[in-house]
Amino acid sequence: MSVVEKTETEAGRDFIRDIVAGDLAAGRHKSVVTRFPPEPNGYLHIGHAKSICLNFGIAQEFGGRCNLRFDDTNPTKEEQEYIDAIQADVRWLGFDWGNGLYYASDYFERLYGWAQDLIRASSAYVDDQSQDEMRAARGTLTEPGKNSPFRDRSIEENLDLFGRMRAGEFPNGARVLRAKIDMASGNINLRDPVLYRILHASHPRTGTQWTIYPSYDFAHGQSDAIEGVTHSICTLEFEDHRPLYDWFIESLSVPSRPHQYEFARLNLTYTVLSKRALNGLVRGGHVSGWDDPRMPTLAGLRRRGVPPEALRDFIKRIGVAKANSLVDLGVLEFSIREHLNKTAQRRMAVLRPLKVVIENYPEGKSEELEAVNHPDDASAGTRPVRFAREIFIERDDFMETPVKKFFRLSPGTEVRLRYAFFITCREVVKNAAGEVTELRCTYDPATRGGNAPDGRKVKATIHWVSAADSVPAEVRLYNPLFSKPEPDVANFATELNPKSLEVLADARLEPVLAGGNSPEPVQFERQGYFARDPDSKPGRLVFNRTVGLRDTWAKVSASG
RNA sequence: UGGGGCGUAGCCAAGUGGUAAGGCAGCGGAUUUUGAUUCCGCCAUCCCCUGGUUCGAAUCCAGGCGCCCCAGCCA
Repeated sequence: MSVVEKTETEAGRDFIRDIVAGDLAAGRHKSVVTRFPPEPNGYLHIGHAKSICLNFGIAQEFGGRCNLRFDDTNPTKEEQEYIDAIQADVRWLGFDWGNGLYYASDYFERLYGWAQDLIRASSAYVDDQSQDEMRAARGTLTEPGKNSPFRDRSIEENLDLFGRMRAGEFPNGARVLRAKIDMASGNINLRDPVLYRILHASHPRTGTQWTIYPSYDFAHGQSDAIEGVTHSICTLEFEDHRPLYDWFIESLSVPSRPHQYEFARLNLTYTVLSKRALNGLVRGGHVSGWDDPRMPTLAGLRRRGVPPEALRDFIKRIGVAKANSLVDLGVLEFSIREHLNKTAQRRMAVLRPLKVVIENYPEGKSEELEAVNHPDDASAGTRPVRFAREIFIERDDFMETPVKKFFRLSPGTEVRLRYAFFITCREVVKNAAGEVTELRCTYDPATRGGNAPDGRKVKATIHWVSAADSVPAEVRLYNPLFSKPEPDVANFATELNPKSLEVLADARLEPVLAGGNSPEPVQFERQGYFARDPDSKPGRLVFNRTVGLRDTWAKVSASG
C-alpha cells in the first residue's frame, strides 16, 4: 500500500500537493478546484508564473479545474488593458481555464447581501470615523485598539446607512462598513476590518453601477466559496488573513467550504518583482514598456524570446515551500538554455564585424557550402551558406597580440571557418587611428568543409558570414536591469544597471535569417539564443539576445 | 514587550526517530568543426545554537538566537 502511494510521484512534490493528495485520498473532496486570482492593476510577472503553475498545475495533475478570477475590487487601480494582457499571458504560459473565467465583480450583489446578513447578525456596523481616527483607534502592534463610538449602532440604522452608502449619498471616505470582531486581537486583521468603502469611481466591468466596493478580505474567500474552490492558494503575507478568511466563511451561509494555504513568493537575484516597482519602471520611462525585454514580466520575457516551456521548467525546479527565498537568476538562465539548446536551429551571425579578405581566393568567385541546422538533430536538415573572397568574422575572434590560452585568430595562426575552410592570418590592416580595420588571410582549398586531408588540426573554429551576401541587422544584448543582486525596492531607480541594454547596430546575418521562414527561436552559433523583435521592419531586422551561451572562455580570460 | 511564519551546502530544496535525495552554481577530467552541447567524477561526519529524551535525533521535548510578514477605506 505504502508502495503504491510512493509511486504517485507527482502527488507529493511539495507540501501543498501533499495536502491536496491527502484531502482527495480521505474523500474530503471528490475533485480539486483551484483558482489564479490576479488583480488587474498591472502586468503579470515571473512571480505570478509560480502561482499560475502551482494552481493550474495542481488542477491538471489531480484531474480538477482551475479558474481564472480577476480580483477586481478596487476600480481606482484596475484597467481593462490589464485584464486583456493577463489573459493573453496566462494562455501564452500554456494554461487554459476553460469556461472558468470569473470576476469578483460578478459577485458584488451577493457580497452585498452577505454584508447585510452580517449587519443583521450584529456582526458588522457602519463606522463614521475618519481614516485618521480609525488609524489612531486601531492601536499598535503591542497595544490593543479602541472600539469605535459607532460600534453599537442598531441593526436598523446600520442597514439604512449601508443602503445609503450604496445609493451614493455619501462622498468617498465618509463611512465604511466594518466587521465587528475584536479590537484587542493580537492579529490586527481582526480589529474590526473594513468590509466596504465608498469609491465613486468607474469600474472596468460594472461602470458606475456601484459606489461602494468590497475589500479584498470580504471578497476573496466568499468568491472562492461561490466557485467551489477547494484549495485557495496564496502567498505568505496572507497567512495573517486566514483567521479572517475563515471567520467570513463560518459566519456566512456560503455554498462551499474552501481552505486557504500559503506558500513563499518568488524572489530573483538582480530583479525586482513588486508591482509598484515595475509600474515605476514603466511610468518613469526607465524601460520601453511592460514588455521591455529586460522586464521580468511575462510580456517582457516573451519578447525577449524566453519559451514558456523554459519558464515552466524553471518553476518546477525552484519548488514550493514556506521559507522566504531568493533564487539565483542563473537557474532561470539554465532552464532557458536547456530548452533552447534542444529546440533552436543554428545559424551564423557576426555581431561586431571585422572584414577579412582571402587573398588567394579568386575575385568574383563564390561557392556554396553545407551547414547543419542542429548538431544533435539530423532531422533539422542542412542549409547552404555562401562563401566568397570577402567575409566578416567576429572582432573578438581576432587578437593582434594574443593573451595566453587565446587560440583563435592572430597574425600567423590558422583557424577553421565553420563549415568552410582553414584560413591563416597574413596581414593586419589598420586605419590612421591604429584600429584594426581589415585582415588579409589565405585559405587552404584542400580544407573545404572544414577538414584537412593531411590531418592537421586547428585549435579553434570560428563563425563568419559572406560580406556580399549577409544582411545587416540590429542586435540588442541584455544584461540584468539592476546592478545589485538584491536591489532595494524602495529606491529601485537608483540601482538600475546602466549597461542593461547594449545595441549593436551593424551586425551581419546569414541571409536566410531575413526570410519569411527563418527559424524561431534561433541560436547564433557561439553566441547565444536570439529572437526577432517586433520592432523589425522590412529591411531593418532587429534581434534580441534571449540568453548567451555558457561562456567558459570568459572565465578563463578573466582569471588571467 | 503583540500576533503569524520560517531557519538543511554559495543559491533553491527533499527528508516527518534508523544514521543527510535532487537541481543550480563551483571544481576536476573525457569527447567536440559552437571555448556550446554531451559525458564522467568531486562538492554537508552534518541539518541556527544549547541542553534533554532515546540503543539511535535534521526529525521528539525545553530554552535561546536569527530572519520575514502584519498597525491601507491596497491586494
